[in-house]
Amino acid sequence: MIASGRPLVSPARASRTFDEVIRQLQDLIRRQKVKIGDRLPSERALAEQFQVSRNMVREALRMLEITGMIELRTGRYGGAFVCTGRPEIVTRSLADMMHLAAFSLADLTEARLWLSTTVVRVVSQRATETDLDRLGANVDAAVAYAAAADWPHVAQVNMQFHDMLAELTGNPVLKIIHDSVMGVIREISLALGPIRSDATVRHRVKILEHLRRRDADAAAAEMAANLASVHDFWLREIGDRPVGEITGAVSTALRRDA
Amino acid sequence: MIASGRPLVSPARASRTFDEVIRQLQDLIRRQKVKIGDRLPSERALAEQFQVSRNMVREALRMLEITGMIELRTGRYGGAFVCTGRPEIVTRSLADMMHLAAFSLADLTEARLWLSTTVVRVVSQRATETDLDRLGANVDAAVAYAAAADWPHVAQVNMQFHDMLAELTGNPVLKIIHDSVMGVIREISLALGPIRSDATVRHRVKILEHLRRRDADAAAAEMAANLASVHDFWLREIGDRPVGEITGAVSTALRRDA
DNA sequence: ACCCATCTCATGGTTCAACCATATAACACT
DNA sequence: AGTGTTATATGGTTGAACCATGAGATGGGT
Repeated sequence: MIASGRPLVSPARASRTFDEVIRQLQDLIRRQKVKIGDRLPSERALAEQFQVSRNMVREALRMLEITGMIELRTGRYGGAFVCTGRPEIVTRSLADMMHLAAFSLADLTEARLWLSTTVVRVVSQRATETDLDRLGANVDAAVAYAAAADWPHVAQVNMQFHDMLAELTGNPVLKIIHDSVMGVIREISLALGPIRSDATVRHRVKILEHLRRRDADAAAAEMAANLASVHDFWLREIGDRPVGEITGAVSTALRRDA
Repeated sequence: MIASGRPLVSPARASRTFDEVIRQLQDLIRRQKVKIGDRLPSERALAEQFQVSRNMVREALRMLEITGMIELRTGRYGGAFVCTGRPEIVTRSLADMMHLAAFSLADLTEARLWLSTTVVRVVSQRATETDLDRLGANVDAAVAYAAAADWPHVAQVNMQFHDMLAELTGNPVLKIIHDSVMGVIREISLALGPIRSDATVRHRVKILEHLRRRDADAAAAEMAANLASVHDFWLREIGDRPVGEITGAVSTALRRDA
């Protein structure tokens, strides 16, 4: 079947059999010939259709599973089901790259700052009063937890604040990007433990006030100030320890819990 | 909002044999027991050490390869080499997720506009004169191609302009995100064919002028105006058809040509 | 000494034919 | 109506075999 060459655009190594299987299956999903929730043919059926061994089909399916395009279920009536993309896949890739020293914590938090200021600017234009009330409930919870010095809950609610904000932009692409980056931020936050201070909460209150006044510049500035202080705190905590050590530790811890 | 407990990470299924192999190999790399450039033991040796079949080792190695942690080389003295993180892994994950998510062209170009304005603002602060000269060379090329009505080359050079700009931010995370979104944009652009107009080129010239004056606001505004006009053009071409339909078509077309 | 062709062989790539573990629809039983 | 059992197609796993590759070793020619 793949006897002749398929030059295409910079195939890198299209030489392997299962790369071709991967490509065709990806194409099926991308072109929505199979929709989200649909089941692909069984491994044995695919092997026959592609005229390759079942092992090659398995390696291809494994790749699609790892990249989050399909989910594999065992048992009769199991199989490979197309599923909606999972942001933690991208998060994982980003975290892996930090382990491999492709970029630093400073790079990450800087990008996060730009993303969050963009998000807050958009939200200041688009949020309805109802949306702002829901944000207000979140901030109130943060204030209450901070008053009780319950820092783990403060950290948790703060994460939700950012998630809600990204959701309120109404733009799914920005949401995906934001979730991916925040996933890595969350790992670091978990590894270092909650910040025992209500500084972020006080910033939150002001951000919400700016949002209610639809003052995008002020809200963005407040967000930037908040994130800068968090970044400084982390840098002091981490000192000279390599970032891989931090997130590697948390990965191991999370796996143990599972 | 998520009122329930901790989201944490998906436990996945640790039940499969090769998941354990993956975990141990990842740990080796994360803990830097094997360093970048080192070679892992051969598939056969790993199979013996882990007491599993070679197929399971292969699926584990495949996973590590896909996530960009190792590179596989054939031939004697080949093997699995730990390699530095490859940004295109994250780029592909993001692009995959965008294909799976049901988002419209409007969502994509909107996110791209925010991203590009951020990029151009950062570059206006950080670019050296040498950097700007290199950008100038790119713009000059675009002007020349436009004068010759060579629209395919104009489109190609324009893509390079955005890539260079993202590179000049000096932030690898932003570069990765930018590349991911532009990858999808590029697919759409290829599917619809080049825009036969020098409007974009004229915007380019002005953006460069603003950059040389270090006028971030003006450069961002010019960029926004440019992208808005491109977006309008595409909307007339494709209406509200889902993005997956467009990009799927171009994949197929490229394959036929090969 | 140098160059180039040839050989070597451990490595990843691929196939095949089994068997195991699992989940669920359908059925049998209470 | 509810409960337990079974049949069976699915993914998970094994082991042995063979093919294709490519960096080093070899050796002959200049």
